[in-house]
Formats: sequence, C-alpha cells, structure tokens
Amino acid sequence: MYDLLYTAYGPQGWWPLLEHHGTNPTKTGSMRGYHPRQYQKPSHKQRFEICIGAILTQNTNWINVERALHNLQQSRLLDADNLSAASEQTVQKCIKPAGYFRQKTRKLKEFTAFYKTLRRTPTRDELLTIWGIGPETADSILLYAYHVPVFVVDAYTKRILNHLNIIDKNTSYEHVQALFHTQFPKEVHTYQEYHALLVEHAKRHYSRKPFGKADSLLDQIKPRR
DNA sequence: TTCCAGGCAATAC
DNA sequence: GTATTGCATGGA
Repeated sequence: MYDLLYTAYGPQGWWPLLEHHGTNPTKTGSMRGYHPRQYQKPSHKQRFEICIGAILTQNTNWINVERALHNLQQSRLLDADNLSAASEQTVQKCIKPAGYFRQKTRKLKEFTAFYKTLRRTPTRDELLTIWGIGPETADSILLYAYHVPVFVVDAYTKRILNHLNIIDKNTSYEHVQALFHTQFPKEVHTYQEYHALLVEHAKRHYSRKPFGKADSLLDQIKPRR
C-alpha cells in the first residue's frame, strides 16, 4: 500500500509550514508550505508552529488552519512566551477561521504552558495529560515536531483501512497504530510519508459520503471476505 | 441549504 | 467501557 501511494503521489513534504523551501503543486488543498524530500528536524520556531497547527487542525480543514496560523504569525504569537502573554480575546480573534475558537484558545494556552517548561522531548503520556491533546494530536506532535517514530492514526486512515476490510469501524486507535508499528520498521521518515500519503489519497477518494465507488488504486490490495 | 473537515472532552447510559 | 453530544468556521 505504501509503495502504491508513494508511486502515485510522490513524497509529500509534511508537516506543512508557513515558511518553507520548495513546493509540491500536485497536492490537493493548499499549494504552499510543503517541503518534499527534506527530512531534517524542524527549527525551534518550526517545532512550535507544528504543535500549534496540530491542535488547530482538529476536525478542521487545513486551509482554515493556515489562515489562523497566518494571523498568529502577524501578531507575533507563533512564539511560546508571546502566546502565553496574549489575552484570550487576542488569541480567539486570530484563530477564529480555524473554528472552535474558544476551546482551541484554551487548548493552545494549556499546551504552551507545558511547552515552555520543556527541556527535552515530551513523552506520549505527558502530552496526553494536557487538556485538549488526544492520541492523534500527541502522535502528530511526536512524529513531526520531535521526530519520534510513532504512527499517526486519523479518521482518514481508519476510513481507508475499513474500506479495505483490514479493520472494522470501531477498532481502537491504539490497535490500528499497533498494526503499523508491527508491520513496518519504526522509521520516522517512512511514518511521516505514509501518514501524509494516506491523507492525500483519502482527500481525493474518501470524502465521507460516497466513498467506495471512486477508488481503484488500492483495490488491487483489497482482501475479500 | 446541507454537508464536510488531518478531534477532543464532557456527559449519559 | 461504549455511545452521544457540543464545540465553530468556511468551502463545496
């Protein structure tokens, strides 16, 4: 499946950043922010931006997240100290395009308070104790901001695997994650690409309603029941 | 107008 | 433990 997707779509260059070196014009959604084939660790500035983006994109279209990130950057709030110091009202105004702006303002502030005390890579359990950080957000932060080899499971991943009869709908997050962890070497770049490729494929063929008719790419690996 | 988007916490059983 | 509900904006 990974090889099929990689051959079809090429390297994805996640996590998308406001400042970047290179573009991938074949992508759906945003055309900017991606940096295919560049796998170096993010700078400290970029690391914080990734964490903020991971929270803002919860159940939200990335285009709207980009608008919020842009507003935060214009207000110099893509900085842990400045974001902590900013009023709730200021943050709410910036992130309004990303939706759930009251809840997400609290999430950003609770995460940032933790982030400011960090002098090392956080553990998954530490992240999960923060209000507003669940399994997917924690794993996105670990994989893309800190290059820890954990697989990110999202709604798209589950939808594709369910369609391929590999899992059923109510399979738990950790179980799906364990499938990837046991089937593939724990390699950061591979996990980054694989997750991004699944999202790209799902955006093209697995919108919530009609999926099933549109796909053909992965049908060749689909097990029959 | 209605549905959807890279979840999560609170609440109800 | 599992199921449901509120949270909010902008685009298709």
